[in-house]
Amino acid sequence: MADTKSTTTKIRRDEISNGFDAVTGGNVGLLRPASVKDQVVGNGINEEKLLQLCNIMEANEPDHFQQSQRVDRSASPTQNRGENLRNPFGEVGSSFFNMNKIPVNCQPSVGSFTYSKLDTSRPHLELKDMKESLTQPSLSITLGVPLGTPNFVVPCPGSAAHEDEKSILPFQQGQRSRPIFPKLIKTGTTVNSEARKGMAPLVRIARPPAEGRGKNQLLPRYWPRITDQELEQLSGDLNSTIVPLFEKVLSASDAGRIGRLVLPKACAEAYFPPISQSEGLPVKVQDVKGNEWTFQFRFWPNNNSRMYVLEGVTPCIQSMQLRAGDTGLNKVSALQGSSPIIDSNLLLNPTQFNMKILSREKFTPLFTTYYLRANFILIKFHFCNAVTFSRIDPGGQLVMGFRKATNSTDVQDAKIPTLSNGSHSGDASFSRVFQNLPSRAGGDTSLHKSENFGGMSNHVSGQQPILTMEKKGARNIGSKSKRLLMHSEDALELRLTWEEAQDLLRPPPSANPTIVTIDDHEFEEYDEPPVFGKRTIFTARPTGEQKQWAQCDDCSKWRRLPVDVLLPPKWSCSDNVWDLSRCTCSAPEEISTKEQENLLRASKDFKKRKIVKSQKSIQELEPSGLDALASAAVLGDSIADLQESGTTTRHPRHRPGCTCIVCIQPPSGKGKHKSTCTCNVCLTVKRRFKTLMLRKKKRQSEREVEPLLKDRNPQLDETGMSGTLRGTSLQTNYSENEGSQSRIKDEEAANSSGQIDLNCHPDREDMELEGAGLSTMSLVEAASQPVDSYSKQIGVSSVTSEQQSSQPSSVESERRLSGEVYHGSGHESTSDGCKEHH
DNA sequence: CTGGTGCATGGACGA
DNA sequence: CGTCCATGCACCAGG
Repeated sequence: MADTKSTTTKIRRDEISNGFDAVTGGNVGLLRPASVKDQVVGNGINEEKLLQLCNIMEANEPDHFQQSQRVDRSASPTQNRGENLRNPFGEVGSSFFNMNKIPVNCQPSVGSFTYSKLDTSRPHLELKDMKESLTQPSLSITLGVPLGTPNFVVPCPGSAAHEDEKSILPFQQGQRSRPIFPKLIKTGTTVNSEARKGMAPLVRIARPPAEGRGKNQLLPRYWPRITDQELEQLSGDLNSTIVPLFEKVLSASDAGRIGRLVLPKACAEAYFPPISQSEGLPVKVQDVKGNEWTFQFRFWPNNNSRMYVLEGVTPCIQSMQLRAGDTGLNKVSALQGSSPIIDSNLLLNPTQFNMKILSREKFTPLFTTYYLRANFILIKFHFCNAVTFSRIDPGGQLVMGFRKATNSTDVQDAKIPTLSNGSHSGDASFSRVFQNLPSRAGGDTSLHKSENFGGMSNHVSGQQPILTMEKKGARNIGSKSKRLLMHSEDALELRLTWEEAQDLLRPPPSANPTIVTIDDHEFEEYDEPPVFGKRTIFTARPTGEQKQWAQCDDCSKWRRLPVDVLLPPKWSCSDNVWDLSRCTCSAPEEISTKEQENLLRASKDFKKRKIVKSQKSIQELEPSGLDALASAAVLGDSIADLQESGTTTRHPRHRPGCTCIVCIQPPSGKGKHKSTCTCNVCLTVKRRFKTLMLRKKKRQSEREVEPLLKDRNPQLDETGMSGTLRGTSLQTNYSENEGSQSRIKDEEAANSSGQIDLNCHPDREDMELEGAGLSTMSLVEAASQPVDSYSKQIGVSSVTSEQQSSQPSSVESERRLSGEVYHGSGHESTSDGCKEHH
């Protein structure tokens, strides 16, 4: 029923829609994470995009409360310390890409402030609220926070008394909240109060419950979030008062088919009619569209307490198109060794994609944001769907709304006046990811106002990407945690935006990761938020000597910098304190013309590739979010190849459940196919093998020649890479894997031969040969015989000689082969191939 | 056998 | 350490 689509588009996208159907002014407690710390404008980046990115970042910060506790540590540009990776081969690369080994801080640099309207009607509550608000952590606002970023923590007194009314009519109460919400700035920290005031209406506020009851005062997590603007508009439209009561993030159980919505005890006792019998009472609730639902409000005895639930909510939940707002990282573990994506959920294979947890922000059990790094990609997961309960006064009608995680950019934009400010925190970029979602479960990313309830606003059910994980401490959260599931749509969004993040992210000032184990896979988790800085380019020589190059914003000259330097968003020659002889724009460039060209070309290629990727991403959204996600997860290689290869007839990634000939075969498919078999599968395997051999050969030859080339020209052009590939290489400038370069080249070689290989492990140089699990007889055979022998057998003779010399072992190669086939991007046989074997 | 109901359990979180 | 609550599961009723 409550179809989000039907609602009108909301003005502010950054806001998290709130689910108040009803209107009224209630108290206001606003929470806004201001997350900007180190904003930087990369030289090759579109400033507008950056702005958007930054804005988004801020906008997305959903939660808040706990987040605010964190102190902004990355605000200072000086903190930026990039660990630059070295590029042994002297390739040009964006510094950003070096992140692979860089400890990136991802702590939410955001400081959040909440402000709420003061309601004198309940002084006692105010005091309490105030107290709590003040104790809320959200003080830190980063330097880069744009004015107007409303991160105020202001005590919000409950606006209406509730207890009394409870006994009378459920939800009925005579108190109204004031239409005007004076906001208090909790802390004056670097915040422009004036600006904030102006922004306030646009900010989604976590409002302390209107009628918080003393001891049972609701936890911040249950505070409804609604913007002042919304409240004002709603109240005005309805000519009544809407009292936001509480909000609850849907759990899997809540959104499941059981039809039971667990109500927080405090909320149930505060806003629902008192019940003494377990059976409870039927409660009528109106949804945002005006539909009336009757739920059974009851409780179960539980540990000498009560567990309150609303029964029969399934129809309503479904009508609002809500679904559990949590995500499941546990899925990740399930992916290990298999496709990075499973089902409709976004799953990243930490092993294959080198996904690491960079940091985590915890807000509530279901509001935890995890920053993950999959190769070059930094991903922020934050999903949250919530239902909100409000009361319309007079009358006490209970209204159930929903809020889907959405981010508004408008507010954000306003907040971020300029990039020059520098220091936007990394999360901004992450948040950006979510901005581009084409559509959410609810179908809307904006708040709608006027359609429901005669122009009442509503809510939004929010679904935000969230990866919840557990605490630090190296605990195995894999299969136990069910909160890390990311929907493919959200993943798609990531895909559309990861590039921006790439350009901006910088190593954190300092980072000592905590190791978190997820199903036996260790993830590095950082407490620090990512830092953004000016994009630079790194070059390195075989000797290990690295150079970092940055372009002056004023004169566009390239200046060499220490490799461990992180630049602010705006940087010019005058800021070049490392080379006083070139600290003015008039100073000649140190870099040679040719080198400069190479740098520029590399940069250009990269950008070009990004554009292509973006376009492709959009096109691919429809068909499969899974692949998109995979692409997003695999930077540099898979994605680039995928997108630039155009459509192919290749088999989609193999996933659990795939019934193609490859997947259905047992690991030891020996005997299924003869060596002379010419079925698609076998042909594919052969082709793959050939590709591998070619790569191997290529790599070897390159290794031999590289030193020489490096000395002459840091560019990779000489290696015969295509522009596109060069772009890829830029991204794959890992520092942690010395062999990455070789790998890249191998892949390039494969690509150049018409083969697209998405199976290469992004991080491991010898990935090609390290697959796990075999699926075809060909592979098995390969494992049991000398490589050259196999090559001959399958008709790959051209590479025989090389493989022998480079082949670590036949078994190893076998494993690799199998791995690749399994992940199958190169497996072109689709239905036909399968049929052949059936 | 399936689905609904009520309760129990244990992890997560707050005090 | 106590409380909350998400979820699992046993039990029961109906088909």
